[in-house]
Amino acid sequence: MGSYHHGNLRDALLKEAVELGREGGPAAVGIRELARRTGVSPTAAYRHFTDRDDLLRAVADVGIAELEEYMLRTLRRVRRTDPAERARRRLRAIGQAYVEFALEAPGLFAVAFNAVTFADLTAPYRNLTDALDECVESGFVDQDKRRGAEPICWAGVHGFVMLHGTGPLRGAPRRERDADLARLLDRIEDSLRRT
Amino acid sequence: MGSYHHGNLRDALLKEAVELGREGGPAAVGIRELARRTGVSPTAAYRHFTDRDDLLRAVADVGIAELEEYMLRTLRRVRRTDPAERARRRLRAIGQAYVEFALEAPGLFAVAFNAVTFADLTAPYRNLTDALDECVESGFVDQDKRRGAEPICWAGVHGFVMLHGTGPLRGAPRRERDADLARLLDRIEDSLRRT
DNA sequence: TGTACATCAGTGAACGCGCGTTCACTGATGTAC
DNA sequence: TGTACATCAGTGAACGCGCGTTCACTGATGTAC
Repeated sequence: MGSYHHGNLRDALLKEAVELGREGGPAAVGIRELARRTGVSPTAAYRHFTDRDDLLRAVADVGIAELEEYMLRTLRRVRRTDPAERARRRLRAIGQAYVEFALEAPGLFAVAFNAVTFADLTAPYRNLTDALDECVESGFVDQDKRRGAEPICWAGVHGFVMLHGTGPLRGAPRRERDADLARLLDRIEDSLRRT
Repeated sequence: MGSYHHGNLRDALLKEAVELGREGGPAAVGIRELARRTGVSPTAAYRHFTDRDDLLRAVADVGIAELEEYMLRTLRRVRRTDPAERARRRLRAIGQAYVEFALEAPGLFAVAFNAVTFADLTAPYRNLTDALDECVESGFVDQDKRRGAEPICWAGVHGFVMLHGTGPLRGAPRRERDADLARLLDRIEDSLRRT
């Protein structure tokens, strides 16, 4: 019998906590507000999470999983063409997915990014590494420029997210933002391209 | 007589608030803690700042001014050579300065970045624009790639700061971080370079 | 099948904390005549 | 030069708020015999 009082309270709490994070970022994820929303006493939450930090970590894990899922979905949409072109498109898809996810779910993204260590990002990071490898193998990307390329690509898209998400470029119209992103991805490709 | 009780309390408060921001970012900048540190009642602060937000804005302004100052100092160190090389070095200096400042004073940088709108960044942004123009004029940067180059450069260095500052790459040894930054600036140059 | 008991997931009240902000006030300074 | 008065920059107490966390408890469920 998996059910008692609320049924799976842990699941209900986590789901609601993710919603809180989505709405207001890390600061909005609190035990008391969570309990209120779930219709349960604050103490009840302590049966399922050791403290607020534990809760934040759990929300962050959900965020990372969702990002990974979104990346894979985007990656799957890349059509088969010649290897170099396919590699290029896959690299681009990853950047695009990262930015789109972060801008669609800024709060959740912020929770994930704040709570996280490098080790927690193995899955999404792996996508990037694989894509870059594919770019080299197919001859699209220069061997020499491959070294240390991950943090560079990452920095580019992450910075974009910061500037356009809650940062100083947050006011920019959607059209401009999209054009900006397209140019950013163009330049990233240029920077790695074999000449 | 510029002095009364504490002398220029506003200056003393602002100075201390900047210190608070430096130590703990936006969350650490609070009226009560500020008053405590300055040795004055919380109410006194309200004679000089309308509310906490006003205080944060003032701290942010100091942060921006310091960043600008640091950029100009770095820019001044660029030696005279042929125009294209000089332009390249100046562009690079700006990126380097941005990152160094942000990593040396992460709290203050965070306050500035959070409180700020695009209009407040006119001065530092102008440095970037000028440097890019110089790069085009001297033939180092491609005309076509000049369009929309500012947000791209900015995104790159800003993302770098986020990843290495409080983000998932925060643990990286200094050496690696420096090498990463050098590579990032290399790739930014490559991405804009006339081919 | 029935019963005693352990366990487990909740409740409700209370703790202490620090925060931003407001209030009525005081006492030093500057100013008009 | 002296004096009445306005102003100005402080004080200290209090407000209400929401937070994380702990405590002793209760009542439903699962389990051993």
